[in-house]
Amino acid sequence: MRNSKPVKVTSADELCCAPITDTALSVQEAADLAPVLAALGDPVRLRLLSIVSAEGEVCSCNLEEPLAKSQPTISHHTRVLSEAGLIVGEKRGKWTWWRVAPGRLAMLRTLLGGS
Amino acid sequence: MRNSKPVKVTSADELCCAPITDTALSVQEAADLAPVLAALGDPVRLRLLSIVSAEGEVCSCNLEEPLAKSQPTISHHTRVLSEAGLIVGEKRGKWTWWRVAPGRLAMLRTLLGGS
DNA sequence: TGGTCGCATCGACGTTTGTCAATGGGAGGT
DNA sequence: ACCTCCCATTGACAAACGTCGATGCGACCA
Repeated sequence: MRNSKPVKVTSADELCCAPITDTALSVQEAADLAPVLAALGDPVRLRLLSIVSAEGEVCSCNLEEPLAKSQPTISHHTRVLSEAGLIVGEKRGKWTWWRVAPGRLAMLRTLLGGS
Repeated sequence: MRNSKPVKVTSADELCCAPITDTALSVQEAADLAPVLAALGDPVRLRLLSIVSAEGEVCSCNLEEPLAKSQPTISHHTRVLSEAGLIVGEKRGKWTWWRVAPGRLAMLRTLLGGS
């Protein structure tokens, strides 16, 4: 897949994870984490992720309609989400299938502290 | 406080909360939630929140130094975070004290699904 | 009353972002 | 070989964003 390539994606757990309730984030940690949360800070991407998440596995061609955006725009958003390590794409035959990346959302939950 | 005023802040629990793992978000829900996550999508604000969160209560004047930003910039970021319902400010005497808003982070954790 | 201090607001700036039409490139089918 | 389909990339443009100097406003103190 030509898409996400420079993805030095700092695998799921490579990113810090001490809840922000406990200790303040370092400049480096914040710089690493912000893009992940920023990726979730767009309504289209939020819905895209929720569709993939609820559906389990979704083809790009099945996203264009529910999101009501052009094909390049969909491609742009899947790229942002995959570079944030939130979804992973697999090219099978003619279609690209997207799934939620394991661990990443859990990492965010831990970051947000609480129980 | 002159700050957060148009805060139709959709109180902590007013926002949807079905985990995205379960069902896809509606356009409305995504539009409501995205700004909250976008508020976390900036490294300065992430550190600001983590400082307030770890410290318990912080005066604006004590943020300027660790964040290494100008006073107007700090004011801008506290405003964004408070309009997102993530922190609340109380003006006591000459200073404004910031605390994490109860419930909001928990709501996000629920949204991100999982256990 | 006048002065100082903390913070919000304004105005301006360069940068980033979301969007789409147009184009390209690879995989399948005929 | 050709054509079709899916998707990535490019280029362009308006809107939104992060930043800071300058200014304003209210609260405290002398």
